[in-house]
Amino acid sequence: MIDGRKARGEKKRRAIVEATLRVIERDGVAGVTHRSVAREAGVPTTASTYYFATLDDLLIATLLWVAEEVCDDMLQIVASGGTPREIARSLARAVNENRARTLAEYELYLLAGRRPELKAAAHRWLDLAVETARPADPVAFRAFLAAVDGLLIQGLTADVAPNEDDLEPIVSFLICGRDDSTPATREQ
Amino acid sequence: MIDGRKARGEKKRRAIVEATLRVIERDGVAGVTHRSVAREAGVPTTASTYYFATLDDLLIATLLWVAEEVCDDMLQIVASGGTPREIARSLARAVNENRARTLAEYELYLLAGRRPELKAAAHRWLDLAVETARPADPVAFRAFLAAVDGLLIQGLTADVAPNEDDLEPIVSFLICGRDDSTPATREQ
DNA sequence: AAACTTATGGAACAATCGTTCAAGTAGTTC
DNA sequence: GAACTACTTGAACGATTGTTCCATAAGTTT
Repeated sequence: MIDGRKARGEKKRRAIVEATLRVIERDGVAGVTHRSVAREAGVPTTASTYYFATLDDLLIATLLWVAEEVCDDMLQIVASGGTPREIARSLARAVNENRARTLAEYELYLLAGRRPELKAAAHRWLDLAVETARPADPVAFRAFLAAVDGLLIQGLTADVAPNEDDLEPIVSFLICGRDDSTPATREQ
Repeated sequence: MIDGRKARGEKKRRAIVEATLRVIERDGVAGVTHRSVAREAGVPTTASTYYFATLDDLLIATLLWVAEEVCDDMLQIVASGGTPREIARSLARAVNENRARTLAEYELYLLAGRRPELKAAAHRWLDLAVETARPADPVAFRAFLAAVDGLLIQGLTADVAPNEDDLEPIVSFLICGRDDSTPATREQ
């Protein structure tokens, strides 16, 4: 029979990872300690050390989980049409309503820069995007994917975060080629 | 007369900031402590606390300094022609020879996401780029600038970092429009 | 040379950290 | 129910941390 203890253990492990993400959203990766995470999860400190032998293991597990979620989100955007407007809306949400979450994602993203074993997970969404979109022009698509990262990171550090309307023309340009936005005003 | 003490003080202050950047390159922002920085700079710990009342001040000073350097580098690339090939070469250098430095820059970059007072410095290179390039198509230029950030961050976390030849077609597409690379093979 | 400002650096503080340990509970297998 | 395994948790360890303090040195001004 299935060991009910292990099942509950997995649940707790997952709860600790989710608490870690909340801590990163609030205080950044720098704020992650066994104690702060355990407090956030409402478990004793030793619960964190039991499931994650080292602090690094905890951060790694969090990155792996977040990377999966990013992939899911990405696929959902593609599934919902993938029009420039849809994409611009998602990006705008990422740097406004979901700002803290996106910031956390990028802090974890950079972690992969220093741990080779995390690179595959961090880049999974890129591979998945290529697989799913099957772009006619791979070069243009790579440029688009790069711009997505850039728009997000620049949006996070902007004085005022861009909204859907700010982003739409740029996304549109990247997908449809030449800038055909603002059709109301004529070239002067 | 000029106070020679203050002059030497400024020099030491600068040396500590430079040491901080080296620590970040080696161990990440997480590795920055008054002690580690002082050790790197070859000064007593209290020298770091004397010039920077708090650790945060030290990181802020480091970001401000790095941001200036990024602007200088960017202007130099523009000045050296700003052709797709030149730009691709600079990007390739950033994720290969200068990998550690670029990683450090992005860790500091993200810091601005949590400190509003740093946003202006972090975005200065963007404003400067627009000022300098005076692009005919601002939307396309914004897309290009976003892609630069994305290419770098993706290059830093890639399994094997892209080289000049990998990046050139993408940069070319972003600047010249439609993909006109690989002219040797015909569309099948 | 006296009065001042600035820089220097060793010692020490309380706080927090990662991690270990050991004793205990509860669920599973036989 | 005995043996085994998985989880739980408080207490504690040594190490490191940011920061303060203070006595001193060195440079500047008057």
